[in-house]
Amino acid sequence: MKRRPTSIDVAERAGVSQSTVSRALAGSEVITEATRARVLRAAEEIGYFVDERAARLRRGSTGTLAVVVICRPGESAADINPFSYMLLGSVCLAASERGFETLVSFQAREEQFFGHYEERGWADGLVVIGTTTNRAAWDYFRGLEKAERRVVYWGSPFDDLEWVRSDNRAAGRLAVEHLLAQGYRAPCFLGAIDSPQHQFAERYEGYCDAMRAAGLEPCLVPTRDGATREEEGAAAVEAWLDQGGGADAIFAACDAMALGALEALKQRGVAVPGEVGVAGFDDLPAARFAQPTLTTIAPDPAAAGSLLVDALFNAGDDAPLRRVPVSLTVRGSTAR
Amino acid sequence: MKRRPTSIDVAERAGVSQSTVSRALAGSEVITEATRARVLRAAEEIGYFVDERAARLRRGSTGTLAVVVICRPGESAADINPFSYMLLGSVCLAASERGFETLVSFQAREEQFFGHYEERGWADGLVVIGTTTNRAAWDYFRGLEKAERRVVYWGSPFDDLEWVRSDNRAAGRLAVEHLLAQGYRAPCFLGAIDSPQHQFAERYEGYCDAMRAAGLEPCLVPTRDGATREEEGAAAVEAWLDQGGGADAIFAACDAMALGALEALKQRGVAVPGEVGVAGFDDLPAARFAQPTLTTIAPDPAAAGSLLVDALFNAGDDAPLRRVPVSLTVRGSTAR
DNA sequence: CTGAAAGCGCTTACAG
DNA sequence: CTGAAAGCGCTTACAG
Repeated sequence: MKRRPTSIDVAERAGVSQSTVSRALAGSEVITEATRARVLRAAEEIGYFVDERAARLRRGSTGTLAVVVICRPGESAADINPFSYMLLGSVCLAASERGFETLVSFQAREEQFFGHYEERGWADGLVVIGTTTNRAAWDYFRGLEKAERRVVYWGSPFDDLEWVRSDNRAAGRLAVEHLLAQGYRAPCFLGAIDSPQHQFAERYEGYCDAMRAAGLEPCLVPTRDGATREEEGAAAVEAWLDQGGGADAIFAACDAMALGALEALKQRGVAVPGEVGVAGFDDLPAARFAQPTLTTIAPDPAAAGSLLVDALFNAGDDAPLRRVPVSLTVRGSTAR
Repeated sequence: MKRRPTSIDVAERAGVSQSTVSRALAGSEVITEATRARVLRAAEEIGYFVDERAARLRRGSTGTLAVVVICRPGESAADINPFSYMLLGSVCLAASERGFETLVSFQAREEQFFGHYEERGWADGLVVIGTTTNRAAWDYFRGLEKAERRVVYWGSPFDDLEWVRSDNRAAGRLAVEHLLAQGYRAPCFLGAIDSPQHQFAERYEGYCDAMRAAGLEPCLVPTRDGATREEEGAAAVEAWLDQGGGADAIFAACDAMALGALEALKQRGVAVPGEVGVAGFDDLPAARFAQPTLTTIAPDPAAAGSLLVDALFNAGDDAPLRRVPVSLTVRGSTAR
């Protein structure tokens, strides 16, 4: 047989109807085990596989999940954020565990933006992994009418989109509790709380909660827009030192800022972790290699994938979990 | 209109036949511009998108490329090799540039192995990104009859499978030329040349070529199987030092071995890059953070994706390019 | 428990 | 340049 075998070929060989082949292969309860065995054998013998194009057309659903990773224009595969890759892997793994295939797309430029996977019969739902920095992408995806579309976002700056996020408040609390346990007396928060990156503000809130719970006054070292997060962190720390400092520990809104802070402190001859402790958020690969190595808090990537996929398909449930648990990794920058 | 609009709905609204809608939307040359404009407008107005399930069923092809990333059993998203992720991104980007969607799957355990994407009508071809270490996966994929299947492999230990690889010989030559240019006089090769990781032997051959071209005698410091590549590298360097050393530079078959070598040299008080220069292959993230930072050679990830996709669809062409160009990154470990 | 028949929504020869 | 008709290969009511 030269052409691709069809279910009719299997039916003939097994001596049953096409309907029976379909039911047997789909695992229908109604089929006799003897019949099923005959069908499976015939299918195996002629190398038959169900053609999913036809099956999906008839069935209506696709068994596929689309995943869009938003990048910055001009970024090559090597430039893409390692955390985005991890999240992608995590979503694919979670989808696979639930029996879904994953259609993956990296989107950077305006002309590439595309979210109509359901309309095209490509997928039953969409997970968007974003970085706040590509504003045009967020505008595009926000513009997709939500009605009749299953979609969930990671990293959305918009609260009105269906999102899954790190438990940022817990992160803020964890940081403070750790710093106090290490003997620091006055941890400050380094970051911008009015940033479109709303999650920074959430971390700040958690920080404030824990400070007040410990009877301490929150203290904000504000950053301002810079070319990179590192520079923002470094500049803010320098300004803070110029004003006389005052805190003995820093919880930075993200690792990149924390790394910048580390750099600035080193420049100014402030000992870390001796005089000042530093903690960040993200667990970037660079955190492991900084000098001193950087204490940090990060979401569990495996949990992130599961929550994203579950949020997509349990949207009807009351209170689907949307906060990814975070955990603390203690390293040199707070080890005194 | 509550139900999903079809091409018949568009036809009615534009006052043309279903055939014309199909042709207009597919960009057929034969359609009048005026007609096409009417059709496009009607489609836009009712929010119509071509149902790809039906289109593909009728057309026969899928416009999709399957990508399988082989992992190790038990690996979570966070454990997967960053280079595999980069390669995945690179393949997706290259596929997208050529108008293909990408169906991505991470496969680790024996029960999960699956390569019948074409038979299922899921894809027109398959790219497998492997790591030599998952032998069971290679056995599975090697077992898929090659006939009638479009498939190309990265990292295959088997030469009889359709592969794309780094230009390993060029890497060996580059390493030697760089080391000699830095004033080293006797570079040796650190690695196992009979490893199932055939690419190590290729790097050794390139090394030998360049050594002989410079009138020097190749010198192999052999590694033996260890728990990790780092340990293999460290153990081999220690054994070599015990025997009196003799070389003044090391080109290691991979960065992990080079990092182990760096560690062993530090233990023994041998100065790098002063007394001995060290270069590796891969450009692992850790190479940037080693002490001293590690000079290394690596394939261009963007090129890798392009070559993989092209190898898939130009299999008929004579001499498709299958060697990914490599480049040298000079860092501290050879900077003297 | 199994079969005959309809139909999912397209694309593409075949006519004109 | 456009239309009427067939058919891609399944799944699923509907009968029996």
